[in-house]
Amino acid sequence: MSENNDDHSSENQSETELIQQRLSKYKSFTEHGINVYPNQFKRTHNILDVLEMFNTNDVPQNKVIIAGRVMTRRAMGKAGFLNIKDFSGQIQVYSNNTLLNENGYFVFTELDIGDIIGVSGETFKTKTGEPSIRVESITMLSKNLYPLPVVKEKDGVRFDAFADVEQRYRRRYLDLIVNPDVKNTFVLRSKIISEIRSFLIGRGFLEVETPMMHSIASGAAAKPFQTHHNTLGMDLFLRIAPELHLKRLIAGGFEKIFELNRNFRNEGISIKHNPEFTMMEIYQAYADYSDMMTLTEEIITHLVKTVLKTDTLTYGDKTISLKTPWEKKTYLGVIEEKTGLNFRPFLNTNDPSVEDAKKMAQSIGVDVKKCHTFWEVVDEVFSGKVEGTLIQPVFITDFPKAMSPLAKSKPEEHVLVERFEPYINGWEIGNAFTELNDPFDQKERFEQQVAMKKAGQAEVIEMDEDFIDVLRVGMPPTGGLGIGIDRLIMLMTNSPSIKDVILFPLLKKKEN
RNA sequence: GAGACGGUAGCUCAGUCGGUAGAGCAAGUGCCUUUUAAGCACUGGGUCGCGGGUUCGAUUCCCGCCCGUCUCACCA
Repeated sequence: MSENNDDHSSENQSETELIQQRLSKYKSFTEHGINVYPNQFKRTHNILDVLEMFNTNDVPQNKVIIAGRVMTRRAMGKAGFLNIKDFSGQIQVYSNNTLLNENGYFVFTELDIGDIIGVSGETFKTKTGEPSIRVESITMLSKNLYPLPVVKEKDGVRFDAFADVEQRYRRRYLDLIVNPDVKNTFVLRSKIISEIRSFLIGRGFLEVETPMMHSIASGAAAKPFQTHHNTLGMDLFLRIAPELHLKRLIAGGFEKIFELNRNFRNEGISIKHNPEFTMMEIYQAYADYSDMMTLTEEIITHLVKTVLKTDTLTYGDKTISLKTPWEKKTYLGVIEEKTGLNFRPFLNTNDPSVEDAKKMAQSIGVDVKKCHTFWEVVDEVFSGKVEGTLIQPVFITDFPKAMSPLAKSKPEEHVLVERFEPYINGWEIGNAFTELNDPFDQKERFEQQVAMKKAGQAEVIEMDEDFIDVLRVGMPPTGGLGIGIDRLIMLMTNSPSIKDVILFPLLKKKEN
């Protein structure tokens, strides 16, 4: 598409017939002195405005100027109908050879589906009662050279949908033009995110931005993407979590902050995982995990109420009630409830035996071949047998300390921490704790992580010495909460795959 | 990373028990001035994902590869 050739109508001999035809139309417009890529076009209304005129007046006769993409054409002799779509909606327009001047009529007859045009005319209703515009002038705004997938619809049934999933993701712009549900999902996504921001800002939280590039990839247990800064000669990682930087800000005197932005994890892609995903983390000084629990309920019920106008979610064939208060169950308690396995007696054992845990897990058919530590086995039981059953909202609380290196111990039971994860629809949609602010304890926990890595555990939370220094300076008692925004949006938009809520999900580069 | 399934016209799909392919929509031409999946008639459009092998002949059978979907693994 970038030859030094002024004759764009013959750019590429190998183009298909359809594209050749469009190019020759482009040429013929140009020969008629029509600029098909003008700089400017002023609308008086968007299409929804025009449609609303028909609500207040049965047959309005208003002069309007609208613009949009031609979605369908129905030509009859020297007259015809088009459907034009802008962001707000779609409307039918009518014209003929007497309404239009010579150039206008030429454009009208030569138009293609996919062209972007501006039209002006008067609103009216056709014989069949369809709100329409009688067009007196047409302006070409952008010529469609690569044909759109054509989707037609009758009585709510869609014909020849643009359904190839791979093409939909690779060419999302076509997906958005042609599949209205896709556009709606991303409009909802935007509303959800802006509602989260205004909710938190209304509660006195400050939105902050911390680095995406870290010299130590810590704050979570995950594989990072690596990159390199040339002038500094320094390897860097894309962040896997903003946690440790946000706590630095709490130590610095910020008391209510949040960050809503991307994390990057160099791991498998699945229906629930994209390598870059949107995470929100909230930190509040002088609060603890029970405050975060209340906040979680408030945020999510508020979102569902304001954006979806309901307190009940439908996901696939499941119905989820968000009525508060949500249930609370302890981690080990819910494991026992769902599997009959009681791991509590091991809490007070200094070095519980992996083999004991494996025997228990295997007794209920959990595959634990890859587990290296006692608590990995327990977590395998949880994720294999418990998670998927947590459909209605529930807070899973009081995780074992060994699994939670950044959370503060419970004062009355040091082997457990003040931590919870909210589950909805069988998905972990967040993670929260009373933040560990004791530098001695934090250092030990990091060291345990390092030891676990040596023992063979694949992913641990990396040691960050500088963060220990932060805690030595002193961080107030703090509650922290993370919410996985993509999964929340999947839930709220009834989307089966994370790719349906990310505009441009990561796909392999297509060679040919 | 493993398995199952898929990739045929711009889109949605059919088909070829091995003899280089069809439909609808879209496109082109003609007719048609209130249609709406507009209609009628005619026409064009395909390296059947890519590369090998078997065969007189492969889009079809075999092998490898690429891309995707799903499941599993990984990912608290």
